[in-house]
Amino acid sequence: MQGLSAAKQEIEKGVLAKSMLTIVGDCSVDYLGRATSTLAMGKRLVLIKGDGSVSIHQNRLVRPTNYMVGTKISCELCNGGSNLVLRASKQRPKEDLTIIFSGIDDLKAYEMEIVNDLRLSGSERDLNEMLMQDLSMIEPGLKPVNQQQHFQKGVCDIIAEDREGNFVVIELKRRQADYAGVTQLHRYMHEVQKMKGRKTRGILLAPDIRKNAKNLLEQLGLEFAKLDFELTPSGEEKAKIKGLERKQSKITEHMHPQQG
Amino acid sequence: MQGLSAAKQEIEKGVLAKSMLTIVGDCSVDYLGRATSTLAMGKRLVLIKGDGSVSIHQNRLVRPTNYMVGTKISCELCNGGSNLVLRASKQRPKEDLTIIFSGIDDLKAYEMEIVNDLRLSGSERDLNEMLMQDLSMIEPGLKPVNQQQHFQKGVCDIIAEDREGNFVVIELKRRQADYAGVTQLHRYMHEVQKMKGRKTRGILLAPDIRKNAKNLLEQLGLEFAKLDFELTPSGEEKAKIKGLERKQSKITEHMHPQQG
DNA sequence: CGTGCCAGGTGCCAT
DNA sequence: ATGGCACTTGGCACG
Repeated sequence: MQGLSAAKQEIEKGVLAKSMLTIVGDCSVDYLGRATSTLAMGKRLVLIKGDGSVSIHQNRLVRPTNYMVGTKISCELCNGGSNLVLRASKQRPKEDLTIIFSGIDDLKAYEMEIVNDLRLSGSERDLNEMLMQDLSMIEPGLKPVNQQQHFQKGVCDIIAEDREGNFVVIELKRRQADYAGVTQLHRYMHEVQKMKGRKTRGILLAPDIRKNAKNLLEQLGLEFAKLDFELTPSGEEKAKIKGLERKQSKITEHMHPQQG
Repeated sequence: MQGLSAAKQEIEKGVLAKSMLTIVGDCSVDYLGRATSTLAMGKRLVLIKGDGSVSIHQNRLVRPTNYMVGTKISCELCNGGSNLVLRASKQRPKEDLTIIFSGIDDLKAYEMEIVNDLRLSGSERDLNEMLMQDLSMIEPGLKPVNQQQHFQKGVCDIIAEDREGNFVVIELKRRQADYAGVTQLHRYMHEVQKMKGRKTRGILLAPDIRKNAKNLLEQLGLEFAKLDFELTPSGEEKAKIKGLERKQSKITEHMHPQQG
């Protein structure tokens, strides 16, 4: 247990130095912003980071119960020094987080660089780049036209051209595809078809697809192809695409029936 | 700075007691699971919670750079005691997180209940319940039929009946509506229309809607209504609906044109 | 257990 | 700033 007055000074100093601050103590929390929330008095961990992020953690889940990013932080003693009030606020959207400490068990400031070191592989971006190296694994004769092309209505993962000169729009998902993926692909396929004025196919490329999403996909005249990839354990190389299997014979005639 | 051997014992004891553990020290991190990632040696905060959640925080952002939920945690000394290796693993999906400490600055175990106290208001669920009290604010004569009805293809927020005996499917969004909201509503409207075999309208109810999403909505013959609500500051009452404005004259004839 | 979807989503990137 | 979207999305509720 430590004095709230000393804590106030420590916090102010740490915030100024952009240190990482961990505060464990009894506190109540009020949030008013995009929603409102209250947390009754209880013991929690408050984490303040050098970029102004604040998060309040209970002893469960990875997500904080309350949080705010890019805040201005202030700190004051109340009730004759029996409470320490920590305020984090932000404009646009207007948000306010108020943490009232009745007691602090522990407070630490750690000097820590504000960096982002994480090297992650196996993301959709990785898979996209790998596929662009060799689209023939999706279908013989498929040639790349563009990737990550921005349309009015969204970003199209891959555009290609098949042996018959049709445009092929490919939407890639790193995990089981759902409704959203299907409707995305549908939008892009129509966009490309309209722009290019040529017959355009749409292929959803994913390790799997939800059953209902598959139904919708087929109703919309789109195709699904199963993508198998494996992650390289050490991360020094990007993910490897193991195989690719067509789950559906190519649909040569598209009817574009009603979504439903 | 503290001995790694003592740290190992502290961690094992804390994990067993389901305490909240904070460990600050120099570590490298490897993750292998749904993706792979590596984090070179550097100072970070490792947070272990009573429910088996593990997260590694850098001095920026609210989200941890690495994390895992519901893990089994083990701990061992390596390289003749110069490294402490913390392993968190999980089956289904198989995931492994390996944290190698070269030094620990600080390690604390806090006894903390595993509870969820948060009382949040202004969620979609709140708004939904409020609307059900009085659907006439959306449109005079609108009567409730059902809410949160589960279909094969999803959950329909509100089903109502208008003065003319049409079914009205309402999809509610607490923030600016996007493509996903429009396609959701479209799915439900068709589902209801098919089930009930009666003319069915679809209304997207949100504070705002993205311009492109609005275009799609209109092409699909759906309606949009602007929802204004305000949050009650103290949280003792749920959010209050301030007003509701029709941005579009009622479409009496639905053409259901092609999406895109 | 899978399916669907909300979330104060967060965070990233491109226009 | 806004838009569009991926995310090791997380977390929940319901079948």
